[in-house]
Amino acid sequence: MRQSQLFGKTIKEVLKDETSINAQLLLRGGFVDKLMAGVYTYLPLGLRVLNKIENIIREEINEIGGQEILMPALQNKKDWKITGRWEIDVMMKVKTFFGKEYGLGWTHEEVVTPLAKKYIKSYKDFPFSVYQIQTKFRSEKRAKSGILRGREFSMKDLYSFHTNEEDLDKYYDLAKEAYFKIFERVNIKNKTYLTYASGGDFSKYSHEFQTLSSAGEDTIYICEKCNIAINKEIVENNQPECPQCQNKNLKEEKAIETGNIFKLKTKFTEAFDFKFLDENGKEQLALMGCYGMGPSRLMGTVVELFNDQNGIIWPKSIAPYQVHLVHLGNKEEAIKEAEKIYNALQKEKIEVLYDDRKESAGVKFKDSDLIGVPLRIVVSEKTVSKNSVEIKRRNEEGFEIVGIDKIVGIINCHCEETERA
RNA sequence: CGGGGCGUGGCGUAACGGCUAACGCACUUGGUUUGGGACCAAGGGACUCCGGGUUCGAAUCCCGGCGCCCCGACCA
Repeated sequence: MRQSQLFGKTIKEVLKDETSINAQLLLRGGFVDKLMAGVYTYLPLGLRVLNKIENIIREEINEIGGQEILMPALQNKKDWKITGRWEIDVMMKVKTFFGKEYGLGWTHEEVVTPLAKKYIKSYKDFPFSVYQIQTKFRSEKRAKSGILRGREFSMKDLYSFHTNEEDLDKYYDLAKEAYFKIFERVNIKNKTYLTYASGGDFSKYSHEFQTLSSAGEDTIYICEKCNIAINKEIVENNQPECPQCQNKNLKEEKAIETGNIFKLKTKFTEAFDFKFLDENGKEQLALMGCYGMGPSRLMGTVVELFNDQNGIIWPKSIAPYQVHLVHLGNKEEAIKEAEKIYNALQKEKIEVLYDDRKESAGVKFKDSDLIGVPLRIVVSEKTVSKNSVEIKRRNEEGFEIVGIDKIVGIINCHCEETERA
């Protein structure tokens, strides 16, 4: 992609109204645009990141047998009345000119449960799980922290269905593992803790995945022995205690909830009377689990975690581009060489953002740091005279001078590291 | 939803109740530059958030609304 053609612009000034790091850097870098509080447009750069995160999630959820579907965002009042959740305040409601009311989905149990009931009649069809990556709407009383808590946001929700509790438990653990694989791939695993949280009214605990960050809204207590945490919301009489080993010496931290998993059991299958016939021809209620994760929140979390004074430092796995090719100066020779390299990289299917703008070196470097692509290749009169380029990693100081013929090899090597990571 | 702060070109700001609302960045044109947010020159771009009021006169004062940010409450 030629940067001269890229839709979106970087902003030099610090934005007065945004205090959160992710909002500041994503807006300034031209990744997102704010339409109103908690509602964002994803510009080309930001959408590339979001898509990459979503694809990582897809791959890992597919791996545990989840089948991707897409349910409507616009939902009928009837089903929400059945579960008694029509009146919950996070529900956004829309009304037509003729007075008919609809809900905008903030979760999809009210759609997926009747859907499953319609197609599944026999124990032979179990277990199964379906998921979607879709836009959710929540009437947050206060949207905040950039894309970390929006009123409209991207969400992956997976729902699993089972004939018995053991099977649900097994899948629940599988989902847990899949979640950690996802965190590993977006580079936040070492800061993410499985956290015991409120189970609502139908089970003792649920589990959240909490990623340490001062931008987080949750307070958790970490047990370093068990490598798990407990959410402050379920701490009784001010005395946090590890739910696994009863250790009372826990570390208090702020964290962002980057995922949650719930054993819904029969809460919704009962409401919608979703029964199947077992081996003995007897009707039984199906059991359910649900597993949520917000790609857009994940994106915000990564920005909160990986940045410096100059901008974002994207992990390779979700960077909008792998290479930022920058040419400096206005000498014909350097431009020609940069164009040649750009074409070569494209031929190799390397994701490259090419800063072909007629801007000063300072502007280009500043923008490059702000956007935060992992590898920067500088082509200038200076490098061309030595038949080389300068390669700098965004997450390291210093750079290396590399012969032009070696570029593709180095980048391919760099990209492979991503796949291993 | 309670408390606080703030609304002036795209962004950041300025302007005593008083001339045609000023400046920097960004943008357009021409020229000079080109290794860390260059320079010169000439331009375009604003119903000062909206509505009402006070006043000879309102960006400025008053009332109401809306919006944005922060704190809190809330958060399947």
